[in-house]
Amino acid sequence: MAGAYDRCVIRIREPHPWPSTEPEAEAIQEQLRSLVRTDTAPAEVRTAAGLDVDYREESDELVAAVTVLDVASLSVVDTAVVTGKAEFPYVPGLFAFREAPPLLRALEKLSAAPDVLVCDGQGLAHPRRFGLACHLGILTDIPSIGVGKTAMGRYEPPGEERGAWSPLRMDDDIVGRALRTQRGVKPVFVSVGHRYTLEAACDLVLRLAPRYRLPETTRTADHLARRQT
DNA sequence: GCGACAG
DNA sequence: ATCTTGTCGC
Repeated sequence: MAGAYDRCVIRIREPHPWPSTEPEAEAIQEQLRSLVRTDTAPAEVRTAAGLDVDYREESDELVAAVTVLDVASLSVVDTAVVTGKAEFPYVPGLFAFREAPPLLRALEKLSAAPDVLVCDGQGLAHPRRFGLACHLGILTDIPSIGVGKTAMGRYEPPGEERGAWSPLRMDDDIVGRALRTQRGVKPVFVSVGHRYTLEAACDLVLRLAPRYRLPETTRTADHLARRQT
């Protein structure tokens, strides 16, 4: 997937070959992690993109879908779908090397860059602090956050009410939050990807999830990928 | 050695 | 991710 870099919506760094082995992939994560910025969030977030990949049959056929939502109305204003084949196995910690290439190809098809990427997975809540959301944020230079359905770190259950949260920890770091988006449902796991703050990320997720556990960005992207043939 | 391990 | 029944709630 060497071409992934020159297909980005916005390219910011020197291209390098896509890895074919796990040690190579880990080295790339270690190298890129220093570029992540978590000190500021966008002043205004008008549009938010949801990204999801759906897998087909037993093969490595996949469908990558991106939906862009108007944050105020939560209506879908743009979509992109791409089909392809997985070029990297699923390895916990190396998720981005499997899903980023088709997602970048889908992002390229959007008519305009969204204000934030809401990724289906982790950002800094990652063994090397460089999950999918960080990776996509760095490659596109678009602010990004990660919203995972399961945790990679340790956490105490947050309060039962919507908006309650507790720190998500890995080793000795606070890497994200377990955030309750609806009363009586399992929390989601929010972490920063790039050019965002944890506080603003949780704020955005709550705005995107007024009714269901998962943000509308994730839900619409998931539905779009799933309804493709 | 054993369990854990985003999607 | 996916395999899967019934069940609860809107």
